[in-house]
Amino acid sequence: MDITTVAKLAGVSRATVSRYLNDGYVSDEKRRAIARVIKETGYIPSRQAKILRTGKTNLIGVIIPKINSASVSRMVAGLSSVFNESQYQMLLANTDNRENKEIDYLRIFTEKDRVDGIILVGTILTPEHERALKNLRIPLIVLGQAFDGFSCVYHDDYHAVREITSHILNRGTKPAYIGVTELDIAAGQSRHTGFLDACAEKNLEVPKKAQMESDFSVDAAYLACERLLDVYPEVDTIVCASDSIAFGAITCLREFGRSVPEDVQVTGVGDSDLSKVITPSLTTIHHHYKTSGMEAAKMLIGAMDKEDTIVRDIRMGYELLLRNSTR
Amino acid sequence: MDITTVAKLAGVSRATVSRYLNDGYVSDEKRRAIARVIKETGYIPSRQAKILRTGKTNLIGVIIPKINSASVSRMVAGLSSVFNESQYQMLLANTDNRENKEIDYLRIFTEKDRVDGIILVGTILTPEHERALKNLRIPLIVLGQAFDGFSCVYHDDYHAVREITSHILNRGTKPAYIGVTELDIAAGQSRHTGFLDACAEKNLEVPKKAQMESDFSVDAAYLACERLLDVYPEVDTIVCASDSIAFGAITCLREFGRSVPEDVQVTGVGDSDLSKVITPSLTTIHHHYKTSGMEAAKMLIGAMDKEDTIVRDIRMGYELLLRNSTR
DNA sequence: TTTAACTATGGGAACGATTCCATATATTGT
DNA sequence: ACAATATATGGAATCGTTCCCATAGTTAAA
Repeated sequence: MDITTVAKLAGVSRATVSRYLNDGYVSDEKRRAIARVIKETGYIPSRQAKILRTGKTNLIGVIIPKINSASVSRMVAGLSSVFNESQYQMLLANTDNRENKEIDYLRIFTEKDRVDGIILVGTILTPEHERALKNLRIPLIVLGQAFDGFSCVYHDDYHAVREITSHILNRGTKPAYIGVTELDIAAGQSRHTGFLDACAEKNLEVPKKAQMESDFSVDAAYLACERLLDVYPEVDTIVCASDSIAFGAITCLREFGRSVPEDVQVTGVGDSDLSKVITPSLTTIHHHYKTSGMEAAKMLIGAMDKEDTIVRDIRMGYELLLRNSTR
Repeated sequence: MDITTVAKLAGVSRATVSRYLNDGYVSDEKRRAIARVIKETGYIPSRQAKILRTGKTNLIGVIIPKINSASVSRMVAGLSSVFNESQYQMLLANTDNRENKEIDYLRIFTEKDRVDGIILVGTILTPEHERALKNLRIPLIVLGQAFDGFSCVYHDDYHAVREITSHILNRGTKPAYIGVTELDIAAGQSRHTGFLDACAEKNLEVPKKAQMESDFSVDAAYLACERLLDVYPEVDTIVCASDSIAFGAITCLREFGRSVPEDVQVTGVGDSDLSKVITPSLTTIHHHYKTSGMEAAKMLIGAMDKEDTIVRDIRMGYELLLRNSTR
């Protein structure tokens, strides 16, 4: 069943059927005839032929660092809810935290109109990324990171961690920090700076040795905390760059006989499902991951529809959740 | 840059360039000429034109019930790792637990060669599903559920829960169960039956009131546990159909002054990241979610390549993880 | 009444590949 | 030396749309 056959059966030209399917001038009479034939034959237009002709794929490339992560999967859920309401489908590419893979996928997605737009859930953005993004001829939104010169939706990590730190410093004088690489601007640098600025505000000097670098795994965080206790045993407050890091820290503290929050306060970031379930429940930041995914999707659709190239920049608010891991 | 231009520049016909790109007879001389032109011009063949002509999209439709779930996102990670190694891209469709959406997506994916194959991560499979699947003209693998008559990769939920139950009944005589709807064969029915059969084996009668139905949310599980304590206060062992349910139960037990595992033992299923972090760490089942995703992807690729329609059925093993929530 | 604008329709050229068929030469077996 | 086979190449049809252009009738504005 193709458009030519439908046209013949309805006694019109191919062009008229095409106009009927899209939005051109078609008289009521022909309109009815075509509708009947389509109904009877069960004709469905070939998407591929349409794509070849129009160059619009209705596909969105989504590049993510890791699918099985609470924050990323929530963002994807947000993207999915918006794109599926429109007529877009998502092409998912998982880089498994290999940044060079991001560039590869960028290329794959861009090559010869494979996708109409791209969402890049960023972690570490290098100059090489910047170059690749600059050359892009299709709309792109960076999600989860601020990236100058590009449209992006991100979370206010700096103020979030600054606020949570300020709050717990009412009850602590020996703060420490366990974070991730500073190459990750959002989760690494902004959160770290937020922590340091809050400490500075209270005139607290934080020694270098009290600032640990880990990654997002519970196990690495455990080890980082172990090192911390070794070099800075007087610590009474640990600000962590993520919930998973906080979980590792809490486990470690417990095994070293420090009680939380009596001896040491701990905070996380992310409000993961389990942050309220563990003992003690975790004081943390709720980031609106799903909502930011939805915002990013809407922005991208806007950019694709209107071909508008104005750079926009959405910084999402957050909520401070005070629970039992802090005093 | 299209194939015709390349052909002209290389002094050959379009057909020869096509043969060069694919796998036909091309002399070394022309081969070199074409290679040079392609390098100089940066020519990239249009995927869409190829798809239109060949009918192969190199796209896989992946239908999932919920992306931000530990088990699902791990399965997707497995799928992604295999498909990305081959030349396939994944089209992700999230149904948000609305089963009728699954049928919709099945239709969307199938219509006019949109995808070459489908992975359906199943929860509840109705007769309507069966009908829709029977009419499919492209390969499909069901992941996470056994489904008679179709190729599938699933986890041995029955034996897993039966074994974990048998084990903890060495130290408990008043078992209870918190599960999910029986319409979900894998997570609902199989796990429940595994539990009941293990109890029967030890000649333990489990009253109806000691078998609660919840869903996968921590909050619903909390409430189910609350009801359980109300109607069956003598309970000393709770087998839960998932880790998240177990987390809800543990939280509830703690708030009602029952200590785990001394007063009540609790088990989960899933080995989620946090099962070893909470207090007490959770006795649970490790299912090879990521591996099953990889297996399903390989099966699908096999079915697509060889057009082989033999139904296969992979049941994955599991590991019993004894931790501190049981005695 | 002329001009312009809108409505309606069909013909045919794209879009950019693959692939069948015909043809020609080179190689091998007998 | 001849048939059979493998290698190499180009011409042209095909996949199924969209959309530009030409044509024409109808209505509205001047």
